[in-house]
Amino acid sequence: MIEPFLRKLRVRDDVSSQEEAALRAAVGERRAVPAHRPIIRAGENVRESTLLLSGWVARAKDLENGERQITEINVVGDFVDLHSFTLKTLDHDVIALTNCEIATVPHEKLEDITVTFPHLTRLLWLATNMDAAIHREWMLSMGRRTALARVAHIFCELLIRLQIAGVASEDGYDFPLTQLQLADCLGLTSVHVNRTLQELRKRELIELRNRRLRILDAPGLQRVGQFDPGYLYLKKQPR
Amino acid sequence: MIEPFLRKLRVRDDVSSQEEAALRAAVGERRAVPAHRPIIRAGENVRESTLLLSGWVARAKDLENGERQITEINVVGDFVDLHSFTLKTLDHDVIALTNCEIATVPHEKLEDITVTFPHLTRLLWLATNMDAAIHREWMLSMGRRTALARVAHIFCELLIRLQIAGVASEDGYDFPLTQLQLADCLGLTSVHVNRTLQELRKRELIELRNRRLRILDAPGLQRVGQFDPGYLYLKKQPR
DNA sequence: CGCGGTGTTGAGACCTGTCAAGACGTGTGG
DNA sequence: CCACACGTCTTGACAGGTCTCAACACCGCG
Repeated sequence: MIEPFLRKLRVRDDVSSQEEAALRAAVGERRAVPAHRPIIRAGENVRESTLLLSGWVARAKDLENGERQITEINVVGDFVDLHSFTLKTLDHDVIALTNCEIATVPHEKLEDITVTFPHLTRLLWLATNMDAAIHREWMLSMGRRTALARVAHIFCELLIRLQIAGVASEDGYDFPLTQLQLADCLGLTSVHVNRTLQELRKRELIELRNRRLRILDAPGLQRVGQFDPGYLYLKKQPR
Repeated sequence: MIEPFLRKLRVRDDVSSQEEAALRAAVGERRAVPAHRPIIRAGENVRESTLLLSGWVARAKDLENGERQITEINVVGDFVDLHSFTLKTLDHDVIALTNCEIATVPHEKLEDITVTFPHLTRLLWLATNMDAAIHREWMLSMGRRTALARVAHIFCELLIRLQIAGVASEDGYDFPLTQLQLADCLGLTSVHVNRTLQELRKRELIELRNRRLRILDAPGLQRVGQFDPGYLYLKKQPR
């Protein structure tokens, strides 16, 4: 059940068998969540962290006028709210974008880990810091990249993250987001995302239909998206 | 020396005297850094984390074409790179915006803390998670707020953060950033920031001259900036 | 078969960017 | 003390990327 999460950690550092066992022991039962259901609401008390076992989840912030910004996409193997362990309450909603399966870890168990497993604690800390690194890269996109580059960039990011999770092929992956959801990730409107996708298709960089993305020209897409994977921290080293 | 950082923690949770002593013991000597000097370069190996004792610092990401996005402003009492403890290398530069004083904490000492002081570890983890919360709010600004709201919002945020650090008065603070630096925080151009500042002045919300910001109408500024301090986690509770 | 959500297209508006020039202020050197 | 240089702030005219509004097409599903 926690294999995708372990794989994600093990790209960045070794995880001992004791640590692996401690993680396994901390995780609760598998549970289904239907699409569009909020998993966590901004401001509510959170007493457990949620690991995503399948499906796609978003961290969304809403403005009073109804505008929405998605601040991160989570996929299989991501904790959707590991940061709630220290924050105790979230500044954003966590929403299932598709049907999902999740499992939760009570915060007391995480607290036990911080007492007994300092290195594992650092790996969990690392996971939240990697989220922040993704936040920063998205800020760069929204502040300084054109619409075309933003869309190209997020497709490149997700290819790598989904490959690590083990649910992407060499050249593509299932991409279940609507154009409106994608627009909410990128700080654009769905109309403009639509036109931007057409431009990427016209340039023969991608193919996207029936919720399946195929990347036809990965180097080209990376160039257009000014994509450099450094911020994903793909190097294994002691943490 | 670490008082502003302690004050920041103690807004969110209690810090025991042993924990305080452990922190004090971990911090090295005070050192000066001149304005515009990079403190850390993206990609380089980092073996210590830097605590800001005075001055203003930015986390900046650059694009090849020279465009720059500042992803966070750090002020007195902030660690400018506590996340480097687990990341080991940064995805952004850390730049002194003004003359600064800093002190560093070797990563080995932080590692010792994770072994011996689980609760203090969680507080340090919390500090990095609060950075991420600020990242998310800035994303919301860049993705969904107008230029006017963005400028108003950042002024509101900094008022609270500087008050906690103990370097702001009731209604204002020294604001040393140039309009270009501010533009790089907000994903705007300096020309547009200039016009936006004029609009805020015309509406009698702020006064800004000689690097001093006075907030003339805090409720009005918060309204324009759609500012809600929830994301700053100002509530004290066990972490 | 009709419905609701999603994707597509067009025309026009608007916010923000670009380019360029000049004003202002402060520090430096003659 | 003046002259000058440099960074910053300000202003204007214009360009352009993205948004808004609206209509229509498409499609899976009940």
